[in-house]
Parts: sequence; C-alpha cells; structure tokens
Amino acid sequence: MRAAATTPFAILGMLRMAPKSGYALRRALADAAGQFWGESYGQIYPALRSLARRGWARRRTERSTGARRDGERAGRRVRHVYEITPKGEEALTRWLAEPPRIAPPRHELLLKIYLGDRDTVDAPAAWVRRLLLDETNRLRHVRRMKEALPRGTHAHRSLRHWLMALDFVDRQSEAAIAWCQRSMATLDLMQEAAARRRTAAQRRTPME
Amino acid sequence: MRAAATTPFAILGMLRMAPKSGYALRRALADAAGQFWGESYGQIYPALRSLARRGWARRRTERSTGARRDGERAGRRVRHVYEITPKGEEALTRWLAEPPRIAPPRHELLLKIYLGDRDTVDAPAAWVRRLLLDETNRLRHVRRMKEALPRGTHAHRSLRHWLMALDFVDRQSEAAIAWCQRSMATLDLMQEAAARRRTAAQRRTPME
DNA sequence: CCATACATGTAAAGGGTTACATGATTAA
DNA sequence: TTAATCATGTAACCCTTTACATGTATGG
Repeated sequence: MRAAATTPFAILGMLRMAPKSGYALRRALADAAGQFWGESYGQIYPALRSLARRGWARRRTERSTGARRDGERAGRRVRHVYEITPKGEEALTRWLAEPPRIAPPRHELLLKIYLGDRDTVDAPAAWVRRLLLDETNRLRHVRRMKEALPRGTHAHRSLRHWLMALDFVDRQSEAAIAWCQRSMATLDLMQEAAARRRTAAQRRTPME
Repeated sequence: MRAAATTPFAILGMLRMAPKSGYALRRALADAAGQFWGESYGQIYPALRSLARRGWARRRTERSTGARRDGERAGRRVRHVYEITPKGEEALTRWLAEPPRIAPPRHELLLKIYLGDRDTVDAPAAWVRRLLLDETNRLRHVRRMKEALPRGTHAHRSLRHWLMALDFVDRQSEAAIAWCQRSMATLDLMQEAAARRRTAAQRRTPME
C-alpha cells in the first residue's frame, strides 16, 4: 500500500481552526508548526485545489477592499479563501486516528562527519559551529513561544497539544546544543592532531 | 540550483572503505550509519549503475564458490562487487567539503498531536508509548555500539568520527525518551479530563 | 527439508523541492 | 518612491518508496 501524502491533512488541520488563503495557510503553518512541519508554496497551492476537487474544502473568492488609485469600488487583488467541509473534517478525523509514519533518518551532517577523513576537519568544525548557532536561536524562539502561549490573546483551542509538541523541539534542541559543544572540543583536538601530523610530515620532506 | 542527490555519495563513502556488492553495501550502511542514514535497495542498485556509468565506480563480477550440487566448478550465483575509482574519490572529496543540507522538519507524530483534538487522546497515548519503546531500544543499541567500537577487532579507520555521530543519536534518543515519559503523564491527565467530560455530558442526557 | 539469509534487480507512482513568473498593497 | 510584504501560481525535475519478481546458499 502506497503511503498517503500528509500535506493535504496538515492543510485540513489548519483549515479546521479557521478558513485561510494559501498564503495565510503557509504563514500559519510556519508560525505554529514550523519547528516540526515545513511546507512550501509548491505543495500548498496544488494541494488546496486537490482538496477542493475531492470536496474536502470549499473555495471562496474575495476581493481586496484596500487603497484604490482608480475609481473602482473593489480592489483588483483576488484572494482565494478555503474552508473545510464536513467531508473534509471526517477525512481529517480518520487520518488523525491512524498511527504516524516514521520517516527513515536522513541526517546529512552526521553522514558527512562519519564519512569524512581525519585530515579535513576544518569544514565539519564550521558546520558544527553553525548548527550550534541555529539551534541556540531555535531554542530561544521555542522558549519564547512556550512562554507567550498561555497568555496569548486568542488562546489556542488545544493549548496542551501545542505545548507538548513544542516541548519535544525544546528537548531536541537542547540535546543538539550539548552535542555541538562537546563535538567542537573533539574537532579542535583533531584539528591540532592533524596540524601536528602535517608538521611532522614536513620535517621529513621539507619544502625547498 | 538543484540539490544533488546524496545517495550516490553515501555509497561512494562506503565503497571507499572497501569494495562491496549492493547487498553488502546496504548491510554495511544500515549497520554503521543506519541510525542517521537509511537507504533502500530501490535506490542502491540504480545508484550503483549510475556511478559506474559516470566512471566513479568500477564493477567486477564474481562467481560463488559455494556448495555445489551438480558437478560445476564455479557456483551459479553472480555477485557484482563495486569499487571506487580515483575519479570517484575526487568527487567524494569535493562533496564532503560542501556544507550539508538541512532537510525541512517533518515529524508526523508531532503534527498529529498538534492537530488532534482534546477528546481523542487514546491514539496519541499509544503512539507515545510505542515511541518510548523504540527509542529505548535504539538507545540501548547505540550504547552497545559505542562500547564495542574501541575494542573491535577491525578498528574503524576514523573511529572518532563514528563516535561523534553516534553520540548525536545517543543524545537525541535520551531527549526523546524524557519527552515520552513527560508526555505520557500529560496525556493521562487529558484522558481523565476527557472521561470526566463524557460522564458529565452523560449525566445531562442519560442513555435510555 | 525448511527457514533464513544472501543476492539482484525493475517498474510504477507519487511526493516534494526549487526556480521561475507576475503583480498588488502598504508603510515608511 | 521604494522596500517589504501580501498573494497566487506553474513547471521541471528528481528523489524515494513500495511492490513485484526471481532465484541461490547455508545451517539446523
């Protein structure tokens, strides 16, 4: 049996909270779930149309009211707002009951570190430094979200779910940071060892 | 610019350690790097042929010597052993110097938890229990690997790289386990709350 | 003799990323 | 007026998974 796409259900899940346009959808998804689920426009727009075809979402076209240069009443800009249908809600509920698929691990940084040789550790060291930075920022971001959440003006319909997911990211991030710090020390040692080996080799076969 | 496939380089990296057949390759990859990099046969065989076409690997056909029923000298089973070429080594070195790509996060369990509603927490609870089991096993496995590594008969050419990668997995696993334990408690509370809500609703509109 | 591991592949189908393309609105 | 943000999409290309298909060698 072929694995069903999860993108349409991620979209349905967001639409269930409130109707949205494709653009707003991506923003909402990135803001709320971006730390554990990423989608690009290239998936969202086709998926929305396919949801509409399947009768799981309804499309409503709106016109902008905004600043007019000319004398027109309505704006020229169109916005396609999608809302979930009862059939869509059923499909979403069914999907939510199925066990999540676990993706095979794909960590290119670790692969490169594993496959790399001991004489070229400068590049890996830079990558780890970069990861440390990214994860530190991510952790700060997630912590801010967790704090802001309970006091937010429009409290989320299922706050505890969200906190639970964010907590996972928080812990993963913490672990990654600790690993980066330890690994940077190891890489430093390896760098020094490589330098010593180079010096020794040079002494044996001196330049010019 | 389109992202280059990483699969051929993962293969080249393994071939650089020693020539291997497709089957042996998958095993070696799964054994050594399976915790952070997974490949399936469906990718490996086509990738090997493409590597041979590009001149990055050479294919050698071997015949089995094994148990013979009939009178034949050589076995009937063919084995295609691939070895890396100098051109392949260059390509691998170039690839290893490039910064690793970071995949957009895709954690279906977290997405389902986030999108789920507060009255159906039984399924998520089961998934988290399952994850706890899996991660506990994974951690045990990784710890055993880390311990066995330095004392291994054929010590790996770059042991520290491997340990570093495994250490990442170790820490991620630990974090996941802690999260599972905490989340199971939360889900229990939510389950009870849902049960209370159901009872209250039943009291208002009693059955029969 | 039977189960398990060894061994090599193909084909279909779908998922997903990335680059390209275009324009409107709004705040500074 | 300029930059940023809002907004909607297409197309190509590639990766990847999954199912299918077939048979050998070996140990118990």
